[in-house]
Amino acid sequence: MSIPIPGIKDISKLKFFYGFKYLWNPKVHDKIFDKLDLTKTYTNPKELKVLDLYPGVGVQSAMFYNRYSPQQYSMIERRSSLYKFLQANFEDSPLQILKRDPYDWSTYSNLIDKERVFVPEVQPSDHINDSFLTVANVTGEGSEGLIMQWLSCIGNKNWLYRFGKMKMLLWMPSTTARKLLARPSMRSRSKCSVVREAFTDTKLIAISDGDELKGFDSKCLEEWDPIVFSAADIWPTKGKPIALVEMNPTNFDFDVENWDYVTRHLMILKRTPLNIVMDSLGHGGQLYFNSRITDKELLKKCPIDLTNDEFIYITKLFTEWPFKPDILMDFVDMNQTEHSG
Amino acid sequence: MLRPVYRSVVKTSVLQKRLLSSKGSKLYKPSPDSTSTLIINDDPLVAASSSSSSSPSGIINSNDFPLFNKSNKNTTNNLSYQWKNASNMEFDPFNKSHASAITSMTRTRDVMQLWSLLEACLQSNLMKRAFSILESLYLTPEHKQRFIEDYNMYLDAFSKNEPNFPIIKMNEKLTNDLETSFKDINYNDKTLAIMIHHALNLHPTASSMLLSPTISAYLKMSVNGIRDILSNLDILTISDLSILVNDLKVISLSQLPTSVKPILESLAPSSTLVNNIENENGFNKTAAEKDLNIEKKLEFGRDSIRTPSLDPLREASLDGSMGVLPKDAEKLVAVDTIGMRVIRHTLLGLSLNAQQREQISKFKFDANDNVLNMKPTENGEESNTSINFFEIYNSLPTLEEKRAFESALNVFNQDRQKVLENRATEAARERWKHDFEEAKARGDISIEKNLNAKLWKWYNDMLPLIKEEISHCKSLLSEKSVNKRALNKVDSNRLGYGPYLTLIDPGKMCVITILELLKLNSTGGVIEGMRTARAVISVGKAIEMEFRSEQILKSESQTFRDVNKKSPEFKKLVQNAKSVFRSSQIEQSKILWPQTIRAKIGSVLISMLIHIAKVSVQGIDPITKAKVHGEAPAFAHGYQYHNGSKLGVLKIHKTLIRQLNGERLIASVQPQLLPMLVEPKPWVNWRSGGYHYTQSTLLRTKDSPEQVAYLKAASENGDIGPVYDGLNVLGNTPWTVNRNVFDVVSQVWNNGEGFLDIPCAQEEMVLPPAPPRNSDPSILRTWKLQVKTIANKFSSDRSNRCDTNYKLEIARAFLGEKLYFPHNLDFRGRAYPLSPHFNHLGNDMSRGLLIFWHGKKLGSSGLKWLKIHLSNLFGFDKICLEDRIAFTESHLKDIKDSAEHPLTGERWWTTADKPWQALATCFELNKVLKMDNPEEFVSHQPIHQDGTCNGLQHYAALGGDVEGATQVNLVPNDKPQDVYAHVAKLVQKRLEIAAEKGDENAKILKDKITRKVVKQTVMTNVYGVTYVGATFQIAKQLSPIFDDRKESLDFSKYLTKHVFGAIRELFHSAHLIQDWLGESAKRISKSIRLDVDEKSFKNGNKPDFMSSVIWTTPLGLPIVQPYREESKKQVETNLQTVFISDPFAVNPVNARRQKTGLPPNFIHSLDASHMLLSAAECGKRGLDFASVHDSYWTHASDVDTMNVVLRDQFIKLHEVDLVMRLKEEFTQRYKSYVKIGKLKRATDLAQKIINIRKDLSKKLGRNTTLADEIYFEKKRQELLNSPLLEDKSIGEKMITTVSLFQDVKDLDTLELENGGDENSGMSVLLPLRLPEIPPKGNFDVRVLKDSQYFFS
DNA sequence: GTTCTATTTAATGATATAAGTAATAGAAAATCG
DNA sequence: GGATTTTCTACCGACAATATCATTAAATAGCCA
Repeated sequence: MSIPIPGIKDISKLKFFYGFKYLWNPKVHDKIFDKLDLTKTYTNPKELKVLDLYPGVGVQSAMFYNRYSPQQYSMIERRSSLYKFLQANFEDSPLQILKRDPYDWSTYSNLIDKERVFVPEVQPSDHINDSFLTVANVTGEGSEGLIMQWLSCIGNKNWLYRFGKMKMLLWMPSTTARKLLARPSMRSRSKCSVVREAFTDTKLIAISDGDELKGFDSKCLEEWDPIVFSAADIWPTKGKPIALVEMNPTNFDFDVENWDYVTRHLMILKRTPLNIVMDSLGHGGQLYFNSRITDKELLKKCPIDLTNDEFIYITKLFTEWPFKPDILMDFVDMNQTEHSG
Repeated sequence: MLRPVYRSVVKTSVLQKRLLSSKGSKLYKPSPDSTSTLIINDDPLVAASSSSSSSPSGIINSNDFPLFNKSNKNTTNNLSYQWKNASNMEFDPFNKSHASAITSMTRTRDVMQLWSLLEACLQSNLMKRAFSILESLYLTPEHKQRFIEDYNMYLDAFSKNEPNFPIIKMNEKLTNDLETSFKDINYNDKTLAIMIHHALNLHPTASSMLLSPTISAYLKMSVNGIRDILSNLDILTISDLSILVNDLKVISLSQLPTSVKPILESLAPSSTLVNNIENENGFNKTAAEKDLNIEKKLEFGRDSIRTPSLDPLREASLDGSMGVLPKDAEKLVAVDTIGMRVIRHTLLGLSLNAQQREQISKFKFDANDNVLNMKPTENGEESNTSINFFEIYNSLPTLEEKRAFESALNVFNQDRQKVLENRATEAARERWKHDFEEAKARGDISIEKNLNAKLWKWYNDMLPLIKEEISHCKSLLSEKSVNKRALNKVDSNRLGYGPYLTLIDPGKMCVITILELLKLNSTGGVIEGMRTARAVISVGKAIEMEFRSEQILKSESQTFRDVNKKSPEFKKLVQNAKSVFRSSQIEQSKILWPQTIRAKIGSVLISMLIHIAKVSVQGIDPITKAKVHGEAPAFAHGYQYHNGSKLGVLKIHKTLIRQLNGERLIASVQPQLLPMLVEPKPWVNWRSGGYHYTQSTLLRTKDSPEQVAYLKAASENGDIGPVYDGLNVLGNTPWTVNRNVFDVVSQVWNNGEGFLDIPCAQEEMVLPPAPPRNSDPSILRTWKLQVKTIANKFSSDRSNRCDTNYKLEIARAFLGEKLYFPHNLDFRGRAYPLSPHFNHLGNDMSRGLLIFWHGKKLGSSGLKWLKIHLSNLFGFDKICLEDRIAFTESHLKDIKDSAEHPLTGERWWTTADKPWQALATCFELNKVLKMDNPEEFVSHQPIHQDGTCNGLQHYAALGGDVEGATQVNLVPNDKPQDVYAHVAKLVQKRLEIAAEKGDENAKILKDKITRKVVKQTVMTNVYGVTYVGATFQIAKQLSPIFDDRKESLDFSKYLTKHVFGAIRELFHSAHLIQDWLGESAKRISKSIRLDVDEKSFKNGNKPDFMSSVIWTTPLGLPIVQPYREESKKQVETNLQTVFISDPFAVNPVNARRQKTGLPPNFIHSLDASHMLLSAAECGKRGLDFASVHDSYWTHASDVDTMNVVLRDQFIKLHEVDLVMRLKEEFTQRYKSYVKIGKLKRATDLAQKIINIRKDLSKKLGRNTTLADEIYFEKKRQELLNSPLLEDKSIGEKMITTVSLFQDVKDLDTLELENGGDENSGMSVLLPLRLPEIPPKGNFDVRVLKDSQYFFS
């Protein structure tokens, strides 16, 4: 028996979406699932456990379940109006609804370690975890930070990534997708695209139609061949376009802390060639790196043109720098409170 | 009033010019009658007003100045206003009210920038460019009135540039310029002065025969009389005047300006010197050197020949213009100057002991050599180089001797002050050089170790870079045709900042840059460095400041350069004339460098410094683990993120930081802003007062031209005399450093340990170990936060220590000196010392280090107050006076111990609330108590009298609130009331009641309410603290009681409600007034001025509100709340772009801040008035007076007098219903303003409006907007104000949606307050009305007269 | 020599940046349809 | 016109985001009559 899928009529009655947007059109969802071809990874869906963060109205959740019937499908949703909606629609379904806050780290430690409500299997990092999948919708304009934090969790191998290379299907604003997916020399290339490149293998799966599409490189679009759906397939209709990406963690081996410092600082002046920009890494950086980097072509490049491998190379030189600055003290403290009676 | 005889310049000018331009000798023989026919009497005001563009929106409305009537001496007693008309129709950049004139605002900015550029170009002799700037200025229509001043600037520079340009040619040029290039511009007396000066200073070979008639001709052309020409002392030098009087005899002594008359009188004709040699040789010298030469001449006569110097410093300088003390000067100063010999003579004539005698006879009374004790003391040479003037002064037995001593000291200090303000950079440079040479003798390692030696190296490396840059700029600027397209980016930038960069001696710029950067270490929240934005602007400002004082010095020495007489009396005359001169110079200067230029200059210099400043560093090679030595830049430019925003930072290398921590930082204190050695220049004008060579403004305006406009108008109207009086009393209080306390602090400091609020010296910070990378994100986060907290603590400790270091070093420099704090005001009128770091507003330590210079015998009541003071410092200030005395008397042993063994004893003083001040008091008390007759003890300790919650005192007086007044000691009582304790009691009562009703929270909290818990909230309540804010305050107090933070916060929330309730209950009428002020501010800031440019109404029905809240204090000071939306822009500099605000942008008001700001600001403006009134009165009564806002200080013996004054002035202030007066002022000022409100639809009036709108809609073919209605109402007003009768009558017939309200009386019944039915209200423009004043209570402020605890 | 247009440059505005919403959370003002 | 979202959060002294890209306005060159 399949779970009934909420229709747009019911969905449109909902008022509060907290800035998040959801694809409601089941037809597009079908196309997406076809494209994702998840059974290739999850050869035995019966053993699959799915964590659905911010499921919203649950259209995707229900359709997922109907398609694959995983062992466990848990939805984490705390926002009251949406939680009520989920309850009303899926109370008696096999979908598990948990009223927790996906933003809060403790949600996961409680669920996994304390209450053991959702316990994924730890798998080695030579392959994508084939019994654990996370689906999330972080389409809120103000919630981009959460995505970035999750990304850095891949680098730290903590949070859900302690269970191995877990695949994540992630809805996000199209602009965020554009930034994340940008490749060297592209306009949107920024630190977070380097992070994406360093830790994951990410593909654009689907994206709503609109101006934002123009920001993507045409070659890349050709490569990913995403499903382009109409902006009308999203609810609420107002707001900016959204996109779905598939994120697969990759293996990496470098000094993350120093790499973080190096990329962060270099990407500030991303159009300044390396032979000049290195001074912003610390006292006398230019002199040091100009003597260490033997490849004169590399020195002519700008940070925006660098691949992650090149960043790793620079990081290596950075760690070998005898006078390298203290990377821990890389912050400012805004005026703390003083003055009293 | 007698009006000076004006001549209509419009009609005479052409004829005069023709006369002047006539060729040949005719010019020099003007027939007397031909000139006299040129004088046509005409009313100049007519011409002026008709030629001015008289846009009403561009000038402050006459309604804007409701000021107090000065005719009645008791200003506060008079409720009638005198609406002064600031009918200043001239264009003036500051004379703009924000509410209007968006376009002229941008023009203002343009003019300001052109001015600063013009000045810069003239200084750099870029005459061509200057001329083209003049042409641009000429095109600004509003500027015409003042244009001649700019032209004069140009002409003066031209004259200096071409000293041998024949006068005929000069005259031709003038005629040509004014007739063709700048039509309609007429010369003024200054122009004539320039011509006369030029004529007088032409090479003597020029036909001096013709000199006299030429000059006579110019004199006769005077616009406002010969006197006016002669008053231009910045043009005409003393020797010029001397020639005019004595040689040419074209003028008489009586026509001279009063300040210089005595000088010329005493200059016998024979001794007059005209120094033409100086004229020929000295043109490209900087002011400093010129001045130096003057100084030397003043002191040794003109025979002293400057020996050519081989000093490397001089060699290094650009075109030999380094303003440094020549080496041979040292030899010279060893010889006494006559003036100084007299001082020494005077001093030695006093009753001195042998040691003092020896000190004085050894002491070099030379200002250059003995500015301040800034040299290290380790060498033990102190006794030779400095004198403890304070000790000598104190040891003098008689008043006469003291006076004589002070007078001699003053003459010496006048010179030192001048050096202090002008030669500080040279002094620093000298010190570096000295240290470098010493270190060099010891070897290379010690150069690296010695900071100053290193700085000297940087200086020498940087200098050529700057010079190169300057010469780049110069060649670029002097290029004939500037092909903008062909320029690269660097060069086009140079074009912008170049003119400014060439103004100042490169060496000075080096020193300033280095010092500024060192000073800014660890500021702006940066761990080891500073914010780039701040750095570039600071350097830019410092450069500008240097330039300004150089300018003043330069023109001063120019004018007085030939004055050469040696008697001390004469010297005093000159000093006096000079100070008058300076005052007027500062007053005249209106030019400021644009912020963008400052930033650019700063960045250029800083990037050079970054480039050359190196430190040697050592690190560990991560691979080989070997120690590596190397060299790294001392400064590095980079970025850091804060909440996702980039922040440009300038990092300082750790090695240098460590070195700085152990260093005496006196050198980097901005020397222009140290305390003064002589009385500050009195405030006579809104921009003249305080330091002698550094310009400061009366009001600390927040880059708001609006504030300046009102201040300026008030100042020019002569309305704020009482403010000046009060401020001058504050500035004239002489202080000295408390040596006893200083010794203790110094000992503690050198120890390096933490003591009281001095944090200990820390080398490295200790961080907790990092958790493994794959720990839960929450764990990683808490660790990060820990690190941040520790780092913050570390850096705040360090900057704290650094700040203490500054204070201490300044104190050390001023040991034994007589010092003054020049003051100015914040925008509400509260007074602050101009000198940062070390002043009596500082922390406990700063205050403890300061005592009055003058001593006064304790007399009959002094001892009592000294004892009370100690008790107050220990926090026992809310018990009756007898108990406080008893407290002190019960600790006599402790006092003795504290005074005699401050660190080795029991350290009782450290337990005080304000330990350092307590220690200071202990020292005095200890001495007093040893005396047989304590009344004879001469006390220097300032005794404080603090208001009990001063803000609430004013509120209570305003509201006539008997209960409140009682609580804050306005009502006589035998025991002081403790507001905080009382509130606590009330809260306690409330809680008990609640607890009885079964309230759980109340049960837990009810016994935990102390005075301390509520104190901060009661205090901040005056400032309008919100519920949330108060909750945090209380939570902070409760946190020790509860373990759980969450719990503590919950309780706090609950408690806050009760505390607020209690305060409201207790100070009910105060709150009503607070609310009234808030509501009024809200309405005003949401109102629309009709004559506003429609552009600000572009959003249809949502206008930008432009009116800020403005009022006048009882002293006549206009106060403008500067809260507006800020608009900042990115400005490109060498290092990065910086984000700075454009002061001339016209921004809408920030209604919220206007609203929350008015209640506290109004109250502060009152307490400031009270303070200034009291200060003036105390000054009159011969008291030494100081204040920290609501804490008033004087000698122990004078406390009783002061208290009487305080009460009298408070009564005087509040005898008038100030709230009523404020409302009247508001009503008057915002008379024709409208607001957007809602009108009941079902009324006749509403129907009429609908009809008008319908008609209008038809005409326009679209829906009407409120903007349209404003437009028509504006039209109507314009017509009504038109001088043409027909216009007026059209206006009278016109009906607009606004005019309909004119006759409506019962608006209240028609207007819908917030809410109402949806369809019953419609948006209309309503006249602005203010809420009703809450009723005043029965408290009569006059009972205060007998309240001894009012201030205690 | 002028006027008009094409092209380049300067000026201005918009957007992204990092990555626990700084320590906190509930009211008041502003916005939007 | 009313609900939702954003913006605060006690006053003053006090002190500050920036790099890059897109778009628009202005200026210059060129062109031709």
